[in-house]
Parts: sequence; structure tokens; C-alpha cells
Amino acid sequence: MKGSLLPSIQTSKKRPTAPETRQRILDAAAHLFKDAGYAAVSLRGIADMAGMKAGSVYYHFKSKEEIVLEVLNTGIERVHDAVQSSYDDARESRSGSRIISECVKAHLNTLLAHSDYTSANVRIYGQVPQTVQLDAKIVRRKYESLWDEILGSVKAAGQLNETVDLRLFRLMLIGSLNATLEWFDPEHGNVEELANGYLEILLNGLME
Amino acid sequence: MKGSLLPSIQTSKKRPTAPETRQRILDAAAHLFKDAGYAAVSLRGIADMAGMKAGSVYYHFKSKEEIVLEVLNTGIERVHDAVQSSYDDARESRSGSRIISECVKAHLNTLLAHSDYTSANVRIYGQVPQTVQLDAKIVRRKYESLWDEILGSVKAAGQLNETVDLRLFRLMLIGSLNATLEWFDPEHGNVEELANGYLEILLNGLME
DNA sequence: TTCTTATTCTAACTAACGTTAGACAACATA
DNA sequence: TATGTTGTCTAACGTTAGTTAGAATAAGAA
Repeated sequence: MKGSLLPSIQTSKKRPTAPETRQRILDAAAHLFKDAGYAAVSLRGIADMAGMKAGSVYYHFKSKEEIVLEVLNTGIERVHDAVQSSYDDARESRSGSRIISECVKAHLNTLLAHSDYTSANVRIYGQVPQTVQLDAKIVRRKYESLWDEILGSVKAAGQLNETVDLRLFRLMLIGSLNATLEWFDPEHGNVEELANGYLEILLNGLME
Repeated sequence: MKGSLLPSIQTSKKRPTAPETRQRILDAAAHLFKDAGYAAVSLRGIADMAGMKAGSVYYHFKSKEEIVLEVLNTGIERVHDAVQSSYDDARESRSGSRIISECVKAHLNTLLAHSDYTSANVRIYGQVPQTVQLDAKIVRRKYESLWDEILGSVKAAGQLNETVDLRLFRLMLIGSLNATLEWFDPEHGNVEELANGYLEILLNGLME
């Protein structure tokens, strides 16, 4: 087996196991989908990046669609876990702005600094085949529900502007966070600062 | 010439002129790019929707890249014109929130209700070939400058929260407006209401 | 009516795509 | 060492993509 373009997973064995190779394929796919979209990424490209030939990918996955569905779902699961974890931690503070801040930071960190998978989901979801989209929607909806729960609890504690439509706010919040993918450069920017900047506007508003 | 899938441009001539056909090709391209992305849209698909065969497209355009560059630039020009027009009209009100509101509405209206081109730009810019991206960036920058001008003038009039980073706000604003493309359905929603909902949060903030 | 011009069609090219089946190689175990 | 199992390579398939050059057609002008 020739050299791989990804950092190789260290094992005591010369030849990687199927789970390891499978992971390598998914990592490559997530990275490429994130940057170029679904249709523009070929199996040969993914295989090349994973250090193998395209035909070999079929030992691990049934189709390109199966790969992208797994990338999409993993992406949402990761950000869901991160936000859930932050929510659980921040809850006891009983501060609405603290809770929202921590969850926003968790979302942005996952999206911008830790997961090609989450980035890929955001960038390509709208362009994958319909069948894949339908399958991925299930996990996506769960994440939306998590945010509804977070925002709902803050509102129930009387800490939100009463006139704000929570559904719209959630759409706007996640939309604006996800849109940072188009311009934020993780190598030259600080996610924490970015989150704080966004939160200031969202929580306090723009006008004097 | 067989029936076209687009509403035909009414002329006194039996056979459309090149400009008319050219427009039809661009309309088809913008529509398809918007929905499926760049790579997934074929010349044959565009030609089919424009009511011709793929080879004929080459009489009007040199390449697929030439088509997409034109779609991208037209998209930005349209939203730029709309926002510029709203800015010019709202200026005399001397009300910061009025100015911002009108410009936001202009942006959203163009994006969601009037222009496949603008929608296409937002959705595919990050995925077109590098060379196209570089070319399209010029026009894009001008639109960003327009917003910088708008926000700068409101701030200079002392009507903005002093601590807000204008560049960040602009990125966040345009990002969140553009993200509405992923979920807003123009056939079942009201753009004006959407704009008002967003503005309320952005101008007044979320917290009590 | 004929000629000219503009526009579209057609057939084909090369390259690339997702996928398949079987050969091959590497590793583990008896 | 031989055998069995796992994982990769290879060659090929049928299809699709962007593009090209020349033929064909339609419309307008003389």
C-alpha cells in the first residue's frame, strides 16, 4: 500500500483494519465535500486522498451516496453533542445569556475548528441527492429541536424579549453562524472572539 | 425550433435574436445553478431548459465558465442596484434604523423573490472554479463596500451602538440574510415579514 | 426567386464518472 | 509451509460531461 495523503492512523499492524480505512475514507470525503461540494468531488479524488484506488472504496461503502450520508449525519451529531454538552454545563448558571453564549460557542467551535464533517453538512446539504437529503433530515431535525429546547428554557425563565419569535430567531441564529463558513479563516482568526462579537449584537442589538 | 421550457420572449420575429436566446440560456443556468450547484448542472441540462441543444450554446458562450461568471456577476449587480436604490431613497429620512431596514428589505427581496441570479451567486460562489471566483470577487467587493458605506453613515450619525465592529456586523448581517435561502419558501412566506422579524432582533437585541 | 446571414442541429471527440467482478497481495492461523 | 481471510488493485463497463466542426435550417434582404 502506497503512502497516504492523510496522517496515517498508528497501529501495531502493517495493514490498517477495515474500520481504520473506512475512517480514512470518510475523513477524506468530508474534507473534499466541504471545499468543493458534492457533485464536484469524485470517488477517485476521495480514494486518492485516502491513499488508495477508487475501486477499493467499494469494499467499505456501497456507493457515493452512502458515504455522503454518513458524512452528513456525523457532522450534525458532532455539533449536537458539543452543544448538548455546553447546555448541560451552563444550565446551572441560570443565566440566559450565559447559556446561549456557551451553546453558540460550541456550535462555532465545532463548525469552524473541529469538524470537516459539520462544515460539510452545512455547505452541501442543499445539493445532495433528494434521497440522501431525506435521510439526513432526520438527524438534522433533532439538532433543531435541541436549540428550540435551549431557547425555550431561556424564554420560560423570563430572560428573553417577549416579542421575539423563537423559531425565527433560531433560524436566524443558526443561519448566521453557519454563514461564517464562507469567510472565516480558522488559521488567522479566533473563534472565541468571533462568537463574542456575534453574541454582543444578537443579545444587545445594534442600535443605541 | 421546438418548444422551450421557459416562457418565451415575445417578439415580432419568428426566430429569436441572439440576445434573446442568450438571455434564455442565462435564465436557465441561473435557475439550475441555484438549485443544484455548479458542478451538478450540465450544459445539456441548461440547453434543454432553454429549449435547444447543448452544441448551440457555444454559438453564444465560449464555455460553461463564461456562463457562470455572467450569472454570478448579474446576481450581485442586481442586489447592488436594489440596495443602492433603497439607500438613496431612505437617506433623507436621516433615521438609521429606517435606512438599514430599507436596505435589508431590498437585499432580501432581490435574493428571495426576484432573482435566481442573486440566489445562485450566494449558493454557488464558494464552489465555482478558482478562476471564476477571482473574476467574480471584483463585483462582490463593490457590493460589500456599499454596505460599509451604509453602515458607516449610520454610525457617523451617532445612531449605532459604539462598541459594535462594523465589519463584523456587515459579515453577520449579509451572512444571515443569505442563509434564509436554505429555508425560506417564497411561495408560502412573506419577505416583508421576514425582514421585519430579522430587523427587530438585530436592531433591538434578544435580551430584555 | 435566389442569396446571404444568423442560428441551431448533429455527430463525434476526449475525458471523466460511478461502479463491478475478479485477480492479487498481505496477514493470521494451523 | 499451506490455507484461509481480509483488504486492495486492476481493467473494464456503460454513462455522462464539456466541447468542436461542419451541416442544416430559418429568416431576411435583394
